[in-house]
Amino acid sequence: MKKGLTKICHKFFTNLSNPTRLSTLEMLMEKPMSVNELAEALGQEQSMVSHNLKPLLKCNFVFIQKQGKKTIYSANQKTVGTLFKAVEVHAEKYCPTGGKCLEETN
Amino acid sequence: MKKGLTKICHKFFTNLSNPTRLSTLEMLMEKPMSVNELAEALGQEQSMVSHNLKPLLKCNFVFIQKQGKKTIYSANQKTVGTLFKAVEVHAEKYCPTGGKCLEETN
DNA sequence: AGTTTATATGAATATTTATTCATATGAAAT
DNA sequence: ATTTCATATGAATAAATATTCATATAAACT
Repeated sequence: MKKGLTKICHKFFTNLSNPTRLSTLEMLMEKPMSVNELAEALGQEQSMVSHNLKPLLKCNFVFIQKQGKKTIYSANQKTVGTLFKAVEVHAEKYCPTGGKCLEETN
Repeated sequence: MKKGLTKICHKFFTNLSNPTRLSTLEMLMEKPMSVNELAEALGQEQSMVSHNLKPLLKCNFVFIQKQGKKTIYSANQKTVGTLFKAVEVHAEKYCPTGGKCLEETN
């Protein structure tokens, strides 16, 4: 690993270690959406979605595009796709129980 | 993304969203090490290293192998390598300042 | 069996991160 | 220029995670 990347990795993964942000990315991988559309689709408050979009945007996991008064967010397909795929591959081999191994106890 | 993977992703990335664990993985990508060797290399207390190795082991980011009274930890080269590479590729394009964009302010 | 060495664990505290609610900003429509 | 709609922000509180220190376990050596 290239030196100095640890710090970036940390921000990077911290960014992804949140259910709201993960669901947001999952949604945006399907199609671009406005903040309110996301809030509705996720069943979350608009302010919470906004708060969570901010770090995703900062790390370029998502992009924005203004459309009148709306702000349309879209996913960075390449990066997010690669990461989700990596998890999928790992999970297939190491989490055959679908994550039961990760349960609270033990 | 396959459904049900969100939960796994969460555990997965949460696991990686910690500087001690990232440094640990970085070390172990170089070569297998015992807990005390890691503790020394990282300049951290043994108990802290142990605490942090636990979740890494649980998610199979690292493997163990007993050698007498030592426990040798090694990295899951494939998974960890893929992930670090993904960050590297993303960072090269989107973090040309080496992460300055991720600084506290703004 | 008792001692040493290596690692793991528990529980308390400290730190970080998320969530909520109230409100600000700012663009478009009237 | 005022109102409405869409989003962002700040600050307080709540919740999750990390860190430390003391101690337990357990294998190997005497």
